[in-house]
Amino acid sequence: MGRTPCCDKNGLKKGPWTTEEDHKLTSYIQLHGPGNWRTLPKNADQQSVYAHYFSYFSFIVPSIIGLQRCGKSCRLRWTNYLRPDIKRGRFAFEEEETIIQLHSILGNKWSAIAARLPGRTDNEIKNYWNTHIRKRLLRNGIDPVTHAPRLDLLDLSAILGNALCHVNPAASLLALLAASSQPPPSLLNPDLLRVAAALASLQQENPELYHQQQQNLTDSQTTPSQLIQQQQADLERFLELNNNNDNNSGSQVSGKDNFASLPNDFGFWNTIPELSENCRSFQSCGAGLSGNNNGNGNGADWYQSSLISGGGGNIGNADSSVISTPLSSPAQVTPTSSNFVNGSLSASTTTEDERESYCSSLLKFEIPESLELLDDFM
DNA sequence: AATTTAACCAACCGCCGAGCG
DNA sequence: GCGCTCGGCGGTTGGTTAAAT
Repeated sequence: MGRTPCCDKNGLKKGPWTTEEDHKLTSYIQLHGPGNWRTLPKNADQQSVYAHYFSYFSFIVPSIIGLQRCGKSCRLRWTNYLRPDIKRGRFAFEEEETIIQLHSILGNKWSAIAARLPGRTDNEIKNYWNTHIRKRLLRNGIDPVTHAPRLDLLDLSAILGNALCHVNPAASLLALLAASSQPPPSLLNPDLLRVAAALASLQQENPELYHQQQQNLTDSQTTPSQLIQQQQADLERFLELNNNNDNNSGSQVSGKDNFASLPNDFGFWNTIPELSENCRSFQSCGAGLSGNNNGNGNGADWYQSSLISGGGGNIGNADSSVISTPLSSPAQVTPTSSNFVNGSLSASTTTEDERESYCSSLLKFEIPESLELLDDFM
């Protein structure tokens, strides 16, 4: 047969540990080392017998009077609380940064994350994630599971709605996309890109339908999210139509592949240097748009950079080859906070609110500035 | 001052892979 | 090889404290 049961659960204490119990457990582990959790409570109890008979040795053998705890409970208490190398207290900004980065790669592998954060336990990190980081990400429109921006929730909606009502919608969308600066293909919302591409092509190839679109866009009753849905529906129609045309003309390029050639369809593409560079980066992203949208790998890095180090929103950053910005890259960070030290926020002085406002500002992609540029162009 | 609500976090629960007998 | 437990892990709960009403 197998091993004997770990412990008889009857009569074992549960709930919060007392300082006395902590002392017993710590003393035992200091003498015998951690491990063998199954026999630990029993041994600790045996130890208490010796301590009772040889009370004058109590300075060597602590006065353990029995630990009515399951071995599992002892292990948990030791690993999560009593271990001497545990670092208690508030998480530093760098630690938080590391957690987010690792979580974007490893997911909820708390032990794996903890292994890379000396002095922090998986339980502590998990709790901190659930009570602080996760909530903040949600508030900032980031999906804490995929680490992908939730476009439907961003301030982008308002900006988009406003822009679409007053200027060329296709150009607005493209400016919006360009303004987000080197997003990796895996993190871009392909639907949004397709909407932009379709609107632009529509303008050229089907002015009537395009006019109809504009009418929809200027309808003040339409919310931005409805707008996108509408446009997606129209887009599907358009792509279908386009597909048919392609088939009829014998073209190898399907409607859904049109994005790859998108930049060439825009006269204004190269008139603004900053935009043109970003648009080229979008062109290079085109091939990836049909791929997965899971937000892992480089995508996570890019998002990470946007959230923590300020990689996003810099329209002047035109190197399309650099999709993933290294974490804490000072060159990418907008040093708006007085606490900004060496490319990162000062760990000791950064408050929760400051962190949040800092992250929030980074997540807004600095759209207004980009639109100003666009307005100048218009 | 009393009550309610929210936030925090230690501890428990249940599952799974590895290993023992 | 099988059945069983251990140890580790992630998810969840519930008690405590702080803040809001």
